Amino acid sequence: MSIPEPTIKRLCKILSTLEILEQEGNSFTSSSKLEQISGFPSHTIRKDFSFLNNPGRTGSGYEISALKGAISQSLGLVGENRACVVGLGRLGSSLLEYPGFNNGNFKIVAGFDRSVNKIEMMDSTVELFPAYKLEEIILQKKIDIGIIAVPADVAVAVAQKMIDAGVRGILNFAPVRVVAPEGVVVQNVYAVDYLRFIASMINQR
Amino acid sequence: MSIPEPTIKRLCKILSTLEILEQEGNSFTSSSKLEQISGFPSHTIRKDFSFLNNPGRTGSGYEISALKGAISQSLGLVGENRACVVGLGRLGSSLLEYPGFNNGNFKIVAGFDRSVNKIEMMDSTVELFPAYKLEEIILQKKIDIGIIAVPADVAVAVAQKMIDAGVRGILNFAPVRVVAPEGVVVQNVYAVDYLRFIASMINQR
DNA sequence: GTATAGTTGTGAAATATTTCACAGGTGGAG
DNA sequence: CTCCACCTGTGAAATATTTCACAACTATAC
Repeated sequence: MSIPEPTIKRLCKILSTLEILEQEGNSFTSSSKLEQISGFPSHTIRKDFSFLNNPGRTGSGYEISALKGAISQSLGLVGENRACVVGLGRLGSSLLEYPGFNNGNFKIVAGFDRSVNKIEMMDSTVELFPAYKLEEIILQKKIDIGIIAVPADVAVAVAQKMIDAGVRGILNFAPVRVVAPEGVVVQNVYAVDYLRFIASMINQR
Repeated sequence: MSIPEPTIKRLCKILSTLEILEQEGNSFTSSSKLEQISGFPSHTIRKDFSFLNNPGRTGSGYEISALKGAISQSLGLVGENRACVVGLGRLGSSLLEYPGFNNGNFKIVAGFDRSVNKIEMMDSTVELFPAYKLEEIILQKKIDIGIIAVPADVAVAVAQKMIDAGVRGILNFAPVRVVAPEGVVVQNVYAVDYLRFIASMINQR
């Protein structure tokens, strides 16, 4: 039985929440506590967890580390997903060193920028390359996921190169809608969309 | 009749798409063209538009500027929504000058940072303030929406100050889940969540 | 004028998702 | 042991959303 998409999205967010809870020193939690923190109703959370392999204990709640494992496993978040960041401006360079990626089974294995000068000047733990090597390095390093942080006018071209080189997912921060063929998963994260959603919820209801 | 939430989210994205189309010189479009660009099925798009005030013309499609107007109006995206950015690191400073906000009825009217030094050194068209003035300026400038771009450990405190000062919406980029009381709309944008979603779609299906 | 290819708008049907309600389990206090 | 407060898991019911199908319209070409 496949997991519904809304459930997948919630589970991804709950996973982050669990990491925070764990860092704060908790080792158990419950659907009602998760409701308080995440905002999702507790019965929805329990229903979501019913797609996992019975991770909780009736009466006493969920052991956080077991729950994390169950979610990760059901979502296929295992092994190491290799990603790269293209465009090392302010946004891109902050993504390069984003600490949260490491927990989540992701590893940034390469950064790219058009400017050779910038690459040479930047100090990073991630290996950096000039943009023209994008396809070569994606193949060589077996990169699955491309993160786009370039200006709007080149984002589509970058996406196409990523697709040609065989990435299976794209996370796009450029203010352009990237559309990909069947088999490549795209998420466009455009700040204005979120602001509009917020404003419409504020103004309408 | 209130507009379903999935429809609102799609309309927000379609609005950005329309802006791009218009910039490219188009003045008409159709649900099937929008399907190609946005990825949403054309019948879903038409159904979504049925919540608007008959914006299209049978047989010939939609006039982009009229459609934009109809969407903006139905979503309550009118007037000028005033926002501020807190935290002027790499992410925050790039948001300050994000060109897309101006189109979308948003205006960044203030930036805040803990470091007085940074504020004095930074060159920006937006007025900058030290963080301790947050509540004062939100009240004074009648700011509706707060954008959080601070490190994780102070994000919750910043959110609380925003809420106390009366913002009605929060867009949070810090890797912490901000939860707000009824009446305040929050969107948490956490890159790892999107990567996880992408990875689970890749690995599972 | 006629044919053609394209288009919208929308009820109704089909699906998907959320909510409800509750049986049954747990752990601690007295 | 008994009570109580709290918990999970889940089938069934209630809602919400998407998809379908098609009548009706438009523009263009010939």
